[in-house]
Amino acid sequence: MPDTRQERLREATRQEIKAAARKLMGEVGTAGVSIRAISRELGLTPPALYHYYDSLDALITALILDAFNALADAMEAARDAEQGDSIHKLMSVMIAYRRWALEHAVDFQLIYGNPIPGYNAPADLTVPAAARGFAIVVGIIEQARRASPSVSGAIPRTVKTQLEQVIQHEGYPVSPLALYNSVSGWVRIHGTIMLELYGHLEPVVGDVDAFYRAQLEGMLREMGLTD
Amino acid sequence: MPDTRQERLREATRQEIKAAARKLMGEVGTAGVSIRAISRELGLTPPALYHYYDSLDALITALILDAFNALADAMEAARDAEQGDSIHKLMSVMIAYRRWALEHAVDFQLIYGNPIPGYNAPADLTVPAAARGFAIVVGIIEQARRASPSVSGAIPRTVKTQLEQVIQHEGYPVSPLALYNSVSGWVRIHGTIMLELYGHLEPVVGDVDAFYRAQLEGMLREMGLTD
DNA sequence: TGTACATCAGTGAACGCGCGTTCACTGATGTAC
DNA sequence: TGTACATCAGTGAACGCGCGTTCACTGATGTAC
Repeated sequence: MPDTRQERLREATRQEIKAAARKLMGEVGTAGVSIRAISRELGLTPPALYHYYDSLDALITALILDAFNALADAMEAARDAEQGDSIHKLMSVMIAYRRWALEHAVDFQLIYGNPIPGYNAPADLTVPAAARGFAIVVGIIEQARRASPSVSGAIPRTVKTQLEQVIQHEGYPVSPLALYNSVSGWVRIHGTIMLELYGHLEPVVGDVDAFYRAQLEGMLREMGLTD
Repeated sequence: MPDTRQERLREATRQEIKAAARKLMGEVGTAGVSIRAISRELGLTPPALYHYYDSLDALITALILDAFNALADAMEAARDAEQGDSIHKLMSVMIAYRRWALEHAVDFQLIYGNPIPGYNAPADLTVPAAARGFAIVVGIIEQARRASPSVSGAIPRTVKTQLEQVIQHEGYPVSPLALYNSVSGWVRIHGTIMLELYGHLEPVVGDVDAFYRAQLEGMLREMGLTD
């Protein structure tokens, strides 16, 4: 990867294009983004963008990968900044997850919302990117599990079998219970954020911050991990 | 509301239009629906549809209201068909909720997924429609609460205040705790379904049915309502 | 330092397309007498 | 039962629009000698 002045300018323009695309998605929805609108935003002609991305689909894929990675970066940063034990780390990571989702609502919709008509995500790229953030949570929960091991944790039999296969297949040194806890926590957090993002939560609970924190505490209690 | 032969034919065509729209959304995404594609599907010319809906937006609104109502109908039917106590009723309703979402994935995306570019939902129509299904759950949980009352149930202070205001404002004879439990349950269920719908869950847990049931049981345990 | 050439960002015109909506119309069906 | 009229579903043409992508091009920047 050459790092000439040219290359850096190219990369800078690529970033500008993505920034314009994100801005547009914010105004008009993830499905409303278009090459022509982006070029208008940047004061370029539409064909100019083809020097930077092969097609609209390629651009969308880049946006998706960026989003997954930025989210995972935010989670890692929260984990590493937290001084406390794994339980505190878990809380911090989950709070960072929500914060990122709210501050980058469009990117979050892009990766976890409705598919864009006519666009097909290349799974070989998006799946590993998506797994990064998830792996961070699993890792922390695994650590917390080791610190306070005893918990019944009834995993449905069929689910446990699958979890074990996933663990083996990924070569991932983690217990089925930690993985199960992670998924269980994820669905809660994800539901809360999704509903909040679309404005369904605030009218009912008011203080969504506090509600979210209570969800996290309930999650920890259910896992048998408590402060 | 006249019920002449003419009126019935008109209504039948309206249903056909909505059915075609749903089919299209399934093929091309909620954001991809168009008057012209629907008319093609039905073997009509595009202007003909304007005899039935004033605009594309009006049609989308009708689809959204239909979806909210169909979901609420499914939940009501599950509640009324269940012979057991309120806890069993709650389980049945939640299972019906997921089943409906999976069987009508597009409608579910339409009401709980990304907004459609250029479309603005008229809140005065959609909010009451959305509330119907939610009220069913709240009602059942309120009943269950009365049957097994003692539970600490720490609701964050600010959230409790807001819940009380909502209850008063709606003139809804329900305890803050029942409402809080409903929202807490909802975010879990919603997260599970959303992730399942977009294919994020099945690869990890395999047997999503069993996973979902386990989530419901965890939810009941957390509420202090157990079989 | 100066010249010849290659690279490549960006332009402008054009393509073929699908879109929502309007308009004046046709022709069948239903209603009033 | 028959005629005159109103209603209204559906048509066909047209509008102005934005879209992704292609192509041949210009002109500035960077490289080799």
